[in-house]
Amino acid sequence: MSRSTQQPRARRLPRDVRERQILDAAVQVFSQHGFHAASMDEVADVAGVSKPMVYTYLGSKEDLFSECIRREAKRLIDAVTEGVSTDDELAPDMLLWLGLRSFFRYVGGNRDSWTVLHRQALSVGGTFADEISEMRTRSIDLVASVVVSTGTKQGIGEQAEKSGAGLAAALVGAAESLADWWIDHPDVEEGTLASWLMNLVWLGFGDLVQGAVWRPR
Amino acid sequence: MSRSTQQPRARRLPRDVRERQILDAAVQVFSQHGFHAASMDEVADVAGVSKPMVYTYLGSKEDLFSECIRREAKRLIDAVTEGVSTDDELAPDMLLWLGLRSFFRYVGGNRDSWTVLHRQALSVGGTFADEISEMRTRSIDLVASVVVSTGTKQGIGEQAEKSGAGLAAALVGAAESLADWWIDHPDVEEGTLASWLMNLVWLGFGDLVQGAVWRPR
DNA sequence: GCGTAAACTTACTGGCAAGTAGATTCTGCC
DNA sequence: GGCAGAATCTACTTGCCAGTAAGTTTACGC
Repeated sequence: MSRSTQQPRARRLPRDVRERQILDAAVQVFSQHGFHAASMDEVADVAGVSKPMVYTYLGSKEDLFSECIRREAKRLIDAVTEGVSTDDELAPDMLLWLGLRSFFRYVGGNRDSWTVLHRQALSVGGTFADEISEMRTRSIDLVASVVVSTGTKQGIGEQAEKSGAGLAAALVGAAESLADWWIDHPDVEEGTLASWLMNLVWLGFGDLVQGAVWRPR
Repeated sequence: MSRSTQQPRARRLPRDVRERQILDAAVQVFSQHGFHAASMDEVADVAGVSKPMVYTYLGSKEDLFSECIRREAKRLIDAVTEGVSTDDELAPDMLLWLGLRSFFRYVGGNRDSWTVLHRQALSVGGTFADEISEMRTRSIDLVASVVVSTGTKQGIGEQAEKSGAGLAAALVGAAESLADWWIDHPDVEEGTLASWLMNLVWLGFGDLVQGAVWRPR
């Protein structure tokens, strides 16, 4: 681990290529050390570029982090969106299944990205928290609409609608935490994670939309 | 918010009292800014004490953070343990219900504590991650034992045992994330959160231990 | 070939925050 | 009342790191 420069230091590349390299490096460094512990020197180093380039192209440290969040959030959302888009209309459970698989597949293939989005962005707060929160809200709304639509189709949506948002938040949270857990236990397949959640959650949803409720005795 | 010193600056207190004050201040400051962005000056300031006291009593910044984690983790675990301990034997779902309520009650009454334990400790990594991870593992094992025992009692534990740990991880994760979500949406009652999770999860567990499985079609 | 703009660098400044040296002020006890 | 030691402070040093000034090299159009 004595090597510090990672990229082969290609010379005179056009701006957009360098910008991408720098962002890639930044995601990696931020995911390893977190926002505050990460140094711009290391980002520049990993990108194979000198520090003023980073500032010239991407602005301040906050700007850089913000841009990382934005780019990675978009990639994640695009991946999931693409994963659930098909020609035919899908049953809600299959929709959820596809969404979960896409999500875990993305996290598995882009662990740095997920770490930055979830673990790091949460702990910085401020402006970033808003962007993360927005992404999360979008996910929750999407899931909630699946839950509620399931209930509505069966004509018993009242119960589902009442707790729909909360259940969706819990589900999204479960998925997020399972993804975190996966970062530390990578020896599980992505489909397994998705099916754990489906089994935990779908059977629960199924009962719920049919009016079953658990109550303390 | 122009005041910086918070404690009334009582003089000549015995060491253990000061230590507690400093730890309280540290939890608050770390939860607000995170490990790296927090300054020892602010901790000292909030504790109503000068900086060398902090170093004399609690050691380096890492030592201080570590001690915060240890103390708060113990408080949380004690709270939940006490919440589920009764004289009579409880049904597994009631056990889970009581555990969830205790957990959310603690988080509700000690938001700084939870923030430090979950959001901040996760993002620092290293030694702290291990302590957190251990706390988490204990929780998961506890939950898993409830799930598996439910299945075993009904003589159909195979399915539950196979995915028990995964389901438990997902449930613990869901609870953690719901707690995080609650930090940003405090206008929900603690019992409501717990019942969302019970409804989401227990009905699912119930089906599972009776052999129902969701499969993609 | 040559000039100009874009790509890129070295080498600095300034400030903040971790950690400490050493002096000082109380308090309880003989 | 005076002294031992615990409690506490002021005022530093030190090192790191965000951000920048000012210069140097190369590609490419004409």
